[in-house]
Amino acid sequence: MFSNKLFKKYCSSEWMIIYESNKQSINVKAKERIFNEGDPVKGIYFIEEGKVKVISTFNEGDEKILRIAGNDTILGHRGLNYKHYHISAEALTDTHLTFLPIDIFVKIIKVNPEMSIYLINFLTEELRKAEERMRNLLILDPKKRVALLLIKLVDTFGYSKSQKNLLEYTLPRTDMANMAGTTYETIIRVLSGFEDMKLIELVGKKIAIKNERKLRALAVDKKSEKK
Amino acid sequence: MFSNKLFKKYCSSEWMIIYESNKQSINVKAKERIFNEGDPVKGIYFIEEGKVKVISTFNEGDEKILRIAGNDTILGHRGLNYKHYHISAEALTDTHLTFLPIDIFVKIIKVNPEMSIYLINFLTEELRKAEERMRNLLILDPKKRVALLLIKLVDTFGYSKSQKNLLEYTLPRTDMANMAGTTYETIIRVLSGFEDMKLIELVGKKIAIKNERKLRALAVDKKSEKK
DNA sequence: GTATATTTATGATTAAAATCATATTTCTAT
DNA sequence: ATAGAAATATGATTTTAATCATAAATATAC
Repeated sequence: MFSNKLFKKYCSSEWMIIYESNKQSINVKAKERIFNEGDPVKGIYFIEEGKVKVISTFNEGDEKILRIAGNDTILGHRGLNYKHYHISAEALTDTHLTFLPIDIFVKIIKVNPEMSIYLINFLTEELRKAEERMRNLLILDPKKRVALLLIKLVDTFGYSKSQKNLLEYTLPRTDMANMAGTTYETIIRVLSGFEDMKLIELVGKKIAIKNERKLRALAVDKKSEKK
Repeated sequence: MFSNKLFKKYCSSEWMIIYESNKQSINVKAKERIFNEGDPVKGIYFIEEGKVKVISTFNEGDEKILRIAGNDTILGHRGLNYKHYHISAEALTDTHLTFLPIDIFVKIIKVNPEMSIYLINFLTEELRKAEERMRNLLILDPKKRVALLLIKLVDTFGYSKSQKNLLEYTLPRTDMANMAGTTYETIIRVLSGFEDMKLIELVGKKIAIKNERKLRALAVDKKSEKK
């Protein structure tokens, strides 16, 4: 269990007790909301098992996926700065979370320097990833963004145990479009193009990766970057 | 002086002395590099006065501007996590910085919880801004991205003292294209379109904002967002 | 002060992806 | 099991911005 290990590692034992007595175990089913943009911040969430999409609503019903958070990551850390969440979090798979009230968490990081260093490192790494993605949106054309997204899905969800090369979890085409900053028609066309190139195979709605190496190479191909 | 105030506010007095005896004052001229991607991390920089562009190099000579950092912000905080900088920093204007060796800074945040909370808040806010920009790149078309960039230049640099409505600092068209994720030709066309719409006025290379309100409205216009 | 380089500007053409239209498949609820 | 809804797929058309070409204005170097 991630948060247990984390607090055990970076907190003094008396604070570990405080953590233990204040934490809550939360289970959400796939597609359930964990919290919504605008909700008052109650606390911080640790993803013990599962995948969560972090979304930003900008128009009634219209949402953009900012990132996918997986095992052993922190959710709702914006609550450290704000009274209300700026983003929503929705489970992609059945997810097990540990919840800790924000005031308890703030107290803990205030008196456990190692814990605050951990958090600083986590935030720094998130910032690096956000900037990397920003840079990719700036320089890559839709085809490459889709290739990169597929690679990201491999890295995040891995392959199915039952079927070799089949993505353990395939995002709906609309979500893929959302993340790649394009339309679902373009996603469909690019995917079928990749199938023609023998990079992937479309198995109904699911996607099997036939040539991960070539797909990766396509995504980061230096020679043909958007100007 | 930003870093002075910061350390005075959040550090105990004995650590304030350590800060005082380790800090270095650095002045760079416009267009000078502060550090380069790949350089070994030496320390953290506090911008006391000036504007700095943070860039990511991805191909020989080809760079993307990730953000513009202004007064009272921190630069090189990635050094907390990494041995080498992931980004480069270049002064846009003559800039005065305070430098602090990374090991000193790490020691300070480890024993001054208020300082680490400050840093956590700073990083959280940076993350929010990065995600906001990511979202804007995803949903806005080039015209709106340019409008938003102009607004950003107003907010970052303000107006000239000498000439009403004239941007204190105008980025070259190529830099604007870079930040808006488009080409310099498109920037030029969009700008001259904005001029026709009486939103701005082109004064040689410089830009005067004629109607900030309308420009702002155009950038965030909900009705016509990219799908 | 003049030549050269750089930046800004504009037009013509091309390429790419968005949009619109519609069909097919898959999922869901009853 | 079937109807209706949702998701996937594909073709035709339009729109948009990138690309290519060249000119004009500024800046810089000698």
